[in-house]
Amino acid sequence: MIDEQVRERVLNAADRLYYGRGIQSVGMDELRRASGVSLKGLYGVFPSKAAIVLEVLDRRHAMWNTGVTERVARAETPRAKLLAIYDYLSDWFSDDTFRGCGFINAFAELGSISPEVAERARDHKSGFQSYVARLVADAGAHQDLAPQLSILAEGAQTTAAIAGTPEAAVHARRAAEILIDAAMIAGAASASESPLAEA
Amino acid sequence: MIDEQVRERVLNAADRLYYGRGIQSVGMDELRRASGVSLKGLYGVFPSKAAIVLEVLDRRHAMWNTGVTERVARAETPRAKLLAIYDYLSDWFSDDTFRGCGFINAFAELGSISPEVAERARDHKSGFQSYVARLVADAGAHQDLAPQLSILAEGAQTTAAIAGTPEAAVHARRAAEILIDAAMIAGAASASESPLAEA
DNA sequence: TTGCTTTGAGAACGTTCGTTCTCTATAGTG
DNA sequence: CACTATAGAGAACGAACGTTCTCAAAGCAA
Repeated sequence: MIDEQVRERVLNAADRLYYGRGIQSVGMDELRRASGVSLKGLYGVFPSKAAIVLEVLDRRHAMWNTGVTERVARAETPRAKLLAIYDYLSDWFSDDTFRGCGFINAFAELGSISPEVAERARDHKSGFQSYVARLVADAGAHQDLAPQLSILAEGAQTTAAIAGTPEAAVHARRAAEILIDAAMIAGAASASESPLAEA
Repeated sequence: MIDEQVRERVLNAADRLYYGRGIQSVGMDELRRASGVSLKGLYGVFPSKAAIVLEVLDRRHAMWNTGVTERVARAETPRAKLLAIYDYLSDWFSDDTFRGCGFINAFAELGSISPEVAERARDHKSGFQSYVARLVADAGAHQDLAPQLSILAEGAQTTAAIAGTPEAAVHARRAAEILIDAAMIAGAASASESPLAEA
């Protein structure tokens, strides 16, 4: 079997198992069974379980990015683009394999004993926050809106994960609408005020 | 040593270690060292590590409840009581032992393999949501506000934990102010409308 | 003192983990 | 056909885990 195929199979199985049951709860033997790749083949392509974990996180990061940006791209107005984030979350929460944000989970499990995992989680979250900040800037809203919307998305994920129900996404969306409207007014006000103040 | 003292020592050490480094990462031998209670004494008072974990979670739940209700009680207006939640979070995030919500962490680590841990996390979160809903009702605001404020608090916790900085609390607070103001108007409107509709 | 009970330190047990090694079967090459 | 290289299955290894056991020390009653 080609190395690329092996990598794909292993990472797919690892993502499913680690996300579904936790990283420390899934041993290499189970990963072997689930991926159909022998232990030897497995260690021929990855140097260690830790390396697999990091690659799984990197793939998840890329998946999340493409998923959310595609959904946002389908919306037309800047306001709709911001709200599209919560529609994406809503769909995700309704998937019956949903078990919260993989990065929050990995951070909770390993963040304090694996600097690499902690770094992946930080990068993932700060990347999302920057993305939201860009959308907020495009909408011409006050920049305070960006962390507020990020926090709402974050909270919706853990709330939905622990409750086991998807309705947190619609609550977050409704809150986002209110915050966006408030920040559009504030953003428009400060955008028209500050040039005048300088003039 | 009296059993009650042993319990106290063990649970204090266990809470600190499990919260700081994760549950699965802390073995019974380390708990023995940190608590100063021998393995025999430890197993004389607790039947298993799993039982210690559950008691730690129960204590943390009680601590959180008293902490937040005390802080809320010190605020005077219904609106200030709602915002006091985020002041409490702000102080907590600034504590340098802060490492996110212990229930989210425990859920991420063990939720899918320990139904008892999952149940504790669910109960903890739904208890908080009910509490917020009561405060919202006292404020006469629209009930949609309750899940919105809960989600903000939730998101602030994970955001602060992963970023390692406390400013998520003030962002959440500012968002909460906006949502509260919007829901007070809506709540007042529906409170004055629905009796009229029925009359 | 003597004898009995309790205690703590840590060895021991059985299991599981991540990782490596062995052995066998197979496939490809001459 | 023989020979070699490869790859899979699973045993083996050393470490760590949760839990129990051993044994010696210490306290206490008589």
